[in-house]
Amino acid sequence: MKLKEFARHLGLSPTTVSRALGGYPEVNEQTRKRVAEEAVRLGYRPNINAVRLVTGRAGAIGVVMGRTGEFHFAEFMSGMAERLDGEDIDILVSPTTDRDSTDQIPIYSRLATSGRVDAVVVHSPKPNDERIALLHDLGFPFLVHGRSETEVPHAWLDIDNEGALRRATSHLVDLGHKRIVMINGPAGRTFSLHRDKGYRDALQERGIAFDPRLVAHGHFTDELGFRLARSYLEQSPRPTAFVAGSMMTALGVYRAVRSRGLTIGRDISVIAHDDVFPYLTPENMIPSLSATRSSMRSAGARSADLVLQLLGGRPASEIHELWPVELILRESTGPAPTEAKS
Amino acid sequence: MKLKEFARHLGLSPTTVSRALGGYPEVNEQTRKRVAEEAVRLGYRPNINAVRLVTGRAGAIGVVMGRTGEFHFAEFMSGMAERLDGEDIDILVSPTTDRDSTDQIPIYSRLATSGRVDAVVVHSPKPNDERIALLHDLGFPFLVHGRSETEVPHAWLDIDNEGALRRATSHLVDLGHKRIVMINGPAGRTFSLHRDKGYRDALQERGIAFDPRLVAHGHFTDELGFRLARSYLEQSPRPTAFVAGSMMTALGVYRAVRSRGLTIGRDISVIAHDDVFPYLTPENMIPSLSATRSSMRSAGARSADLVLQLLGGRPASEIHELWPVELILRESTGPAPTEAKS
DNA sequence: TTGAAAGCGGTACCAT
DNA sequence: ATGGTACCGCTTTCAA
Repeated sequence: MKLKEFARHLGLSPTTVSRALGGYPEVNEQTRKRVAEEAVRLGYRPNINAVRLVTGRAGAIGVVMGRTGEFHFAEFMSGMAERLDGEDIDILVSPTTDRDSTDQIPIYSRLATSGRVDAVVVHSPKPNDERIALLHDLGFPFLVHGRSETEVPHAWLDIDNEGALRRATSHLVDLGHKRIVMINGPAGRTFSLHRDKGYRDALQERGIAFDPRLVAHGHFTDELGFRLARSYLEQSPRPTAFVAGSMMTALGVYRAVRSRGLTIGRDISVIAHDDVFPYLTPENMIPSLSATRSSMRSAGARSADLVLQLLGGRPASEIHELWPVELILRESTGPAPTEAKS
Repeated sequence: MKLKEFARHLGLSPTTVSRALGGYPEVNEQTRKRVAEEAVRLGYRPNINAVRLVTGRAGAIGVVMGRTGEFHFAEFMSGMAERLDGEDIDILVSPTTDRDSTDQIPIYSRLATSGRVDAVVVHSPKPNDERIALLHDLGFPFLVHGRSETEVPHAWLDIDNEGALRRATSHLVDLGHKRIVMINGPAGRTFSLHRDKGYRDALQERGIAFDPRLVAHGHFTDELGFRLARSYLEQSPRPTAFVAGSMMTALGVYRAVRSRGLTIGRDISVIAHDDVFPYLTPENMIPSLSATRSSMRSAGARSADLVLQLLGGRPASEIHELWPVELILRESTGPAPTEAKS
């Protein structure tokens, strides 16, 4: 059913029908009501592509999904979906097999110029992220999830990774730990750098020398957590505490500790960052896992919200949101053992 | 830059330019080359929404993302993205907060009639799934990931859940296990039913009475695995083996077994279904986890491929793909203990 | 308050 | 091999 046909049914002009459905004020209330009812009854829905062509709006927000099906990503998107439910705005996932943000430039470029989306969300930026520069140059609306150090004004939403790591690390130091390993995210990403900084600052504030060998970078996998923790635990003197970048990493660390016959919360303390997944929770681990926590889903929901504001005309330079991160202490952290023997 | 303008630059008509770019055969090879080069140089790209309007194609495949950010889902989508990379076809994620497939009917209906996508993928169908009936009635192209028992002809891709569970269960029985718990997926989904059947058939073939109390249904979370396993392990006589529906479930089961002071692979055997996640692998667990395996990412990639075929004109009734599932034995399975004492 | 008609930016039919 | 032009289905001036 097309507008013209539908309008004829009603004995009205396409113009009036369009206005009635579009909520324009100049339409008679009676008329509007009748149009709305008939639209439902006859199942008339405007052709979205015609609307898009004429209005220039796409009705979708773009995200780029890399090769790795990051579990964080799904949770974030699910949060976006939650917020966008009922808004008549979709999420467009643009495929790419490229992983590095530099390689993804063409994707973002295409996305921004193709008219398929009204805005995009940029993930895990680097301090000087090419994607941000590109989108800014194109004058295309975007929101960064995470932060960068670029001069380019842009909207962003981030969590306080630095504060999170500072608190986690400080807490461990206060418990007497001196050799604290940090298994961080991929090198080069701003969030990893922020975590590095929080970790180092905490050590420095408490007069503990920073040992670069105790910091490792990599993807958030169970395997990496395991392998790294195993190898750290073989060193002498061995570390007494681990800060893990993700729940998956923590799983690996837990296993490594146990496989060495050590006890978590007594011989080895562990704190991880928890993005709050419905399927894997720190309180259920044994022993329950102390964690810095921030909901990835909420971040997704709020991001969608901010993008909507951006599209509504709010200046990007006004949209900066830094979320605090809680530190939740559970059983995996305890006083440093008086003397660690390997 | 619009077509008209671009054509003027080249001293050609919009028609010829459109044809040259669209790859139509009747264009002079020289002309085509020149057009292609200039398009790149001048950065001309056809307005996608105009193309969509005139061709009636949307250039996107739809998926509906429920409230739960299922980790499986991300992996599946990532596989789709992999296959669609370079195809100029996007994935459109339609938000919904509704979980039940019946509640999702309006979403699918909207998606199918809105012109935003050319086809949709239906996930985790029930034996008699309303979504399939709806899409068929609408004459809208779709692929089912999973199976249903409806009479309605439709394209589908599924893994052999029944065979997987039959083999897993049979193997356990052959090892002498008699009380085998199955922690299955949500009740009512075809895949859960298939797994139930595989489990029951295996028991029956080997003359072991089916005990409905040993089967539980629910979502694939670590917590559920833990809680259920804990409670089963308190029973007397207690089970000697678990079949877990997912890796997350298996994590919970592992913890529960250990928390009871029992040893996996000796006191208790465990087999789980592994969808192959980059961040959590059965071979890294301790003890390494025996598993039925099928890559969710591959399924996503192949699904995208099949949707493309469907859109290319291949009849839906021809597209049926059932993937075998491997059983990979590792250390978590062993002979049943001669006498289980609680 | 309602309607007529000019686009939005392409594609594809029909000529040439 | 190339060009003219009638749509695709809707929104939005401009006029009434």
